[in-house]
Amino acid sequence: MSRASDRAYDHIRSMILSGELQSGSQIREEALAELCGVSRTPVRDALRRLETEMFVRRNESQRSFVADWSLDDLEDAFQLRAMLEAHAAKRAAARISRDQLARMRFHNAQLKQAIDASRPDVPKFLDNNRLFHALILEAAASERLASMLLQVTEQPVVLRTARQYDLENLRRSHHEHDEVLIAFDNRDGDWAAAVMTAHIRRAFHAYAEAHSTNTEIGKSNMAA
Amino acid sequence: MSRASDRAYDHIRSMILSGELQSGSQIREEALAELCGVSRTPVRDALRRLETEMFVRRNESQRSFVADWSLDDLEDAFQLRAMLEAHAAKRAAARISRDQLARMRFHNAQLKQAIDASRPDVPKFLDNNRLFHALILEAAASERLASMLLQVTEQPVVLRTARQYDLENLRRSHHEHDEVLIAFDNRDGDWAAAVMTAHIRRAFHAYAEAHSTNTEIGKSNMAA
DNA sequence: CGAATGGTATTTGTATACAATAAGCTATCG
DNA sequence: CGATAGCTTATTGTATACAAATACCATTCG
Repeated sequence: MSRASDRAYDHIRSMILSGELQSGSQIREEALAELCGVSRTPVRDALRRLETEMFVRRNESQRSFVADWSLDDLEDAFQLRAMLEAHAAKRAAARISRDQLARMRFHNAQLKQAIDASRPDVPKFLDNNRLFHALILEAAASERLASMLLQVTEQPVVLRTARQYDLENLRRSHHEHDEVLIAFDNRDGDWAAAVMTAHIRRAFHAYAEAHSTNTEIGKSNMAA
Repeated sequence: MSRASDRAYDHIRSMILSGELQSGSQIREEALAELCGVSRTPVRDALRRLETEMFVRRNESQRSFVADWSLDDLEDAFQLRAMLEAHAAKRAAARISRDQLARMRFHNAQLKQAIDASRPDVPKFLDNNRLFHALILEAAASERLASMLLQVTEQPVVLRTARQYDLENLRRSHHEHDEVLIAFDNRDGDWAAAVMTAHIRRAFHAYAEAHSTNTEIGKSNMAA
């Protein structure tokens, strides 16, 4: 992470997420290089990565622009995510080890603690939520699937909506995780997949509903 | 395509597919640069692309290696492909235009001609097969889905098996395409998805069966 | 004899200069 | 007045030199 291209990547990515670089605006390699304090070479590297992750888009003559994301994009990303996470859950049900299951239980318990505290500890929730889902992916044992899922969870549209939560949604997430665990205990891949689909789709609709009364992006509920 | 980095990409990719660069072997940027007749800069560019496409893998200290693919990888890729193509078919059923449908029919007819000829015209079959599937993807109208599908169809494991065919499998493909078209006519997304899943999985098993009696990769049946 | 250490060679990462290409602008012609 | 050809500027692409990191090997020390 000390390599210049990684710093450039992180810097540009966070500038996009924060809105410092406006959606749709052109970005020039040299300007970014100055902003990041590196030369164009690592910036080009970073831009290529951000392009495959759909943070950046290039026109036919190779100019780069900050991608702009619509609500359709969000639904699209969530639909794919639901499908992929369900698939992961199904595969995981057939492959997961005792140890992995134990670790999943641990993270779901931690996540419950974060909610049950007098004031919900959202960062703690998010962290354990992330680890819970990561363990499913690990148990699913498909590198390709993992890289695809990364593509739809690390989308700007998703990340920018994953900031605020209401308690009700956090609790539901916890219970849905519990149900996934029971499905795993029973090695019931179809059950696990169905719960996971519902889990992701609920998260999407929680967002969409909040969004319909609040057009500002990034102020919505979305925990999966 | 006249840019040096594109030439490097094509060159390296074809060297990997042809086996000229052996699976698992390390590849050095400078050596590739000489082979491609360009400098290291565009080679690095090409390697990054090939890495995201899983043609090339890098170890923890950034050395690059030609990826090696197992039968498990093949099944994995096909499983994901079946899921994604089914999803595409379902979306397409709800969105496809008259014109797109007409073009799909045309390509399926051409594909039939290629089989019915006294000697099957495999390249013609493949071309129209590709265009048929591309139209579904176009009608599905999801850029993300398209890029993911590319990731599993452009895999070395898949490409190296997509060379030889038997007539029986070609005919089945044609009929399955016909059924997809009928499902589209009826705007029945679930039907279209089911047919597509079967279509891809049949292709996989045709390969797997052939492979079990012929361990040499690249000499098998697989048309989807 | 095995492990740790240091030096050397190999390989990748970065900066920079220059080349190629595309965009924008101005002047000219229909 | 509108379109377009040609020039100018802006931007990306490539080559190359050098810096940094890593691997490889030999040697020494426990």
